[in-house]
Amino acid sequence: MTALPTGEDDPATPCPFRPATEPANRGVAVLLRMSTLFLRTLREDPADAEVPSHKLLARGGYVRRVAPGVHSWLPLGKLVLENVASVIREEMSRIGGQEVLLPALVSREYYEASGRWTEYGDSVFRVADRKGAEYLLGPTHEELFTQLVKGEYSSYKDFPVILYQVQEKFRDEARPRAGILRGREFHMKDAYSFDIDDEGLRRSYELHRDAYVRMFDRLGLRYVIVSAMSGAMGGSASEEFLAETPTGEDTFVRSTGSDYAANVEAVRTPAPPARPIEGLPEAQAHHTPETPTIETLVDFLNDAGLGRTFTAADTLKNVLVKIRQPGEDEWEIVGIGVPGDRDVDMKRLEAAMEPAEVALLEDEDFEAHPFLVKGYVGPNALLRNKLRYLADPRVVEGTRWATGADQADHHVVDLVCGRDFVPDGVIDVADVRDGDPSPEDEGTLYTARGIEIGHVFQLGRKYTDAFELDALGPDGKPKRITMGSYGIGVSRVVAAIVEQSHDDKGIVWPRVVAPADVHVIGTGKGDQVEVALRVAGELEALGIRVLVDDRRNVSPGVKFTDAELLGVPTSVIVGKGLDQGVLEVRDRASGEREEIALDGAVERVAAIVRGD
RNA sequence: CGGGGAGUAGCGCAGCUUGGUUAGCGCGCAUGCUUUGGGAGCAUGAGGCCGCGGGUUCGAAUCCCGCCUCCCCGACCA
Repeated sequence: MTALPTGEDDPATPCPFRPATEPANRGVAVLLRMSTLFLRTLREDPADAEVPSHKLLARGGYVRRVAPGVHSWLPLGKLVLENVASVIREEMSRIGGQEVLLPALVSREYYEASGRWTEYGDSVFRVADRKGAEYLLGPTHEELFTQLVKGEYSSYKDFPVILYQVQEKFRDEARPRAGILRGREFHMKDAYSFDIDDEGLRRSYELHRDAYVRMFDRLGLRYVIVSAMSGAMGGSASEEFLAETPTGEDTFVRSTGSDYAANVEAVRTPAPPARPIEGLPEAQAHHTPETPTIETLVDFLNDAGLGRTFTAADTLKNVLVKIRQPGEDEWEIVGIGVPGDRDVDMKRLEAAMEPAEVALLEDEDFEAHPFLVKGYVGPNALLRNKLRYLADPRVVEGTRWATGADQADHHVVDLVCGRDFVPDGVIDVADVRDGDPSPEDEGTLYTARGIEIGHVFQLGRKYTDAFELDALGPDGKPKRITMGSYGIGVSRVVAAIVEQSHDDKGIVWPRVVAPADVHVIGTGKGDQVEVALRVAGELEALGIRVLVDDRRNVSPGVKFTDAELLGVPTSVIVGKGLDQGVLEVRDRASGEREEIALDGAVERVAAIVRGD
């Protein structure tokens, strides 16, 4: 007698109200049968796939591309996606988050009120209804959440509150790529905290940060937490969770000496100690014809017989930029001094100047300021002409530099900081290199790559100001609410897991997110498939999620290869050993094999699934 | 938006330089027989707007012009 493969009438089937910490599809009592599953695996990589997650998710029949940056999730993919979302939901519940679902289609007025209708620019999808009224497809939902809370809550006693949703988000990315990793439509968990004061916001932020740590730990991801600069969302404290993978789009730095990790934008260069000025030679200007670049200057100085050797690091490169504060028309010219062996990192510069706009000087700017001699700019031309001059942290008192003498074809050597010039301030925007000293320990920095999978963010009052979200305090006076926002790219997490957990044969799912706990394979010319279905049904009855390969006329090699590609953590093979009453259990991650007796096999497999 | 590549069957590709029968190969799919522990064999078969539009020519997947789309590398983001 073969057990009912669906387990539908089996009283042992767990009830659908699953306990926390279980994958979403545990106990749903739907046996996944390969013979009928809507699944087609591909033998070859899709031509447009570049990164492992894209190749494997496509080949494994988890997703299919529909349009650039737009994908469909097929049955197995949907299960994985839901399992990831399920872990996230559980941890959100644990910190008191309440799930809601807001529309993705949002009318223009909300984003006008916050200023993001224009701020977001081209990266948001805009649509119009038949009457011409404008909408956008939500890229994130600070506006609607703020408005939602404003409509319901009005007393300090109502706060704090944490609301979140798991929803498709839309961004018209300039360049979608890497399959699921960076789509134009993607699944995101976005959470928002509302607090009565800064102290509350800090607490809510910590709650989310801790929840994220638990989520990503449970999801089996290797990740780092780096401090991030606030982007278009405006605000202060902010950290990013980056899943470490060579294919990641975000560069960050790590230290050889500790767990220190930071965004390139956030790296702080340690300043060397100041040195005594006494005894240093006088600054001397030299005629240095045709030396507009650092390289030509260094070569010239070394051939000039000055009695010492210069390197690019002994020169001071002065880069001129102009910045414009938001809402202003006027540009301010600012000089930035960095050691000549380094360039100004535009990303770091933009982050440092935020929210001001930054641009390099154009020819007409030089024409408008004749004292700026292109290629020969020194600190003093700027300082004398009341332009701000900001210097790299390495430019400390007592350091001496070869730099521009503010007239064509002339440089000055031994220009001493603190004696011959005093910068208006410090700016840390030079490029960061492998081997630079770590700011927090004895080690040196090196760059690594990661995928941003989560972001926690103390937003502050940008949106509550825009929508005038107040609560009446105990003193009867209105108090402006302060917000945090916390995102996780749910679909991106799926891809990040694959990036971190695969081999040359296919995906290796962590059990929490796997589409099934056990892949039962029936192969052979006898009644292996029948037995496989029976074993699968019995496992299912124990609440174990099973994928069973009950396809007939499919050779064993195909089934094994598919199983490895699909990546279910444990396989049970009902094959040639069946005549001797023996099944084989394989571990996808380690490749270990174990023979077990058919008698008691279900219990043994169940024990393995539960962690021995 | 700047730079590079590609559009031919569901998927992966050849054919194009040098125009010429019915556009081909592998995988997949269908039917039958055989096969069943590592992507099976044989046989038969279905499946094409050769990206779109125009042009040259007796004749265009192939040559010319225009357009569209997609992918990859750089500036933005979960």
